Amino acid sequence: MLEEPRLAQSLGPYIGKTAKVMEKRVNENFALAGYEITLDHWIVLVHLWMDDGLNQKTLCEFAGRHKTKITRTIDSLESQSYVVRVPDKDDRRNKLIYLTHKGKKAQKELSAQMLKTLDEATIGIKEDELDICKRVLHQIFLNLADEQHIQHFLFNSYNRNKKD
Amino acid sequence: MLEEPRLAQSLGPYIGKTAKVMEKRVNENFALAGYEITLDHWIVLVHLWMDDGLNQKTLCEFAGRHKTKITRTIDSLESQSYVVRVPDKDDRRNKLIYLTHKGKKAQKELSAQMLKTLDEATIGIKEDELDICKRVLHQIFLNLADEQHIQHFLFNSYNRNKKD
DNA sequence: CGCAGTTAGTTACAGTTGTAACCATTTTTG
DNA sequence: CAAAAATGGTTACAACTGTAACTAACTGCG
Repeated sequence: MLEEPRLAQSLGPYIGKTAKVMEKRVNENFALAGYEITLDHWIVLVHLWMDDGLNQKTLCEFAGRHKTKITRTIDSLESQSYVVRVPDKDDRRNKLIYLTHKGKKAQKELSAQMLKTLDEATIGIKEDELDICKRVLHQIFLNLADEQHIQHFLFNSYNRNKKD
Repeated sequence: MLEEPRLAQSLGPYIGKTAKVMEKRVNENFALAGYEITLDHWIVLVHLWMDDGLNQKTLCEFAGRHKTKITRTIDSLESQSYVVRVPDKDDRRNKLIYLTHKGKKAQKELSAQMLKTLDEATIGIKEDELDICKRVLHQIFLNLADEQHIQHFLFNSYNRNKKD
């Protein structure tokens, strides 16, 4: 009997709800700024802005999303002319994703919108508490994601941007 | 240029990924224990274990889920005989949700499975850091959810179980 | 070389979700 | 007290998602 109130307020229910309102607000802010861009689109774009010409597999790992979802996200980005798929000459299974001019140009405004959303989300939260929260979420992800899925992510994504 | 690595590791992308693996593991553990119960089912049940006979509206607020989703979740719980819908005599629009014997009996095992999942998720995370993380997530939820949606939640749900 | 096993990416399909329209009941208010 | 507005809940529909099956290309071992 006694443990249910604790469980009801535990991470299980909490993360999901919060993730959802967060995603919703991100998408709203992009839409208000005149973009047909969602959080999923943005996650792909942000990695390309840092490192153009990644293949879809790598984007899957960085984004922590399933390959079918990345396929569809890139379909959408490509149809909106933010990126193009270029078959890799060295391994023709790979499709390398390159930003178009439009894709590069959108960086400034979309990043600004993401920052704005993060500001809205973190009103009244101390910097160091936010850092702890992110570290905890990352650790949970590592604890629960299956090994295979993690490897690449661990060594490439997180270390690469450790300073955050 | 400089801010993208920070943004890529910000809460936006993080919460969603972590919420997903968390939900997946919860569902797996329920399934392994022989239950056709998902996180969404459990969230409804946990509030009923604390306070039987809530109506769907209240469950929506506590669960932070849309009313159509609650309708379907309760459809499923009812078809599995964990709960029954009882029209409210005082206001016949309301349907009060009551646990069946089966629903009450499942509490012990399902709570144990949820605890197990939380343990798996939080390996290597200090208690106080976890508390900070939960508080941050809760604050973000409050910052972003629309007023109306929050009111009830604020006064009933969170305060009710503040000690967590 | 050649065939078995992998791998990157796509497609098909079934299940889930969210929005909006809806019904029934209650509340408001003119 | 009747009509209009609001509320709890359901349903219909279109969009999205994940799983599995698929294609095309590469790798490795005989």
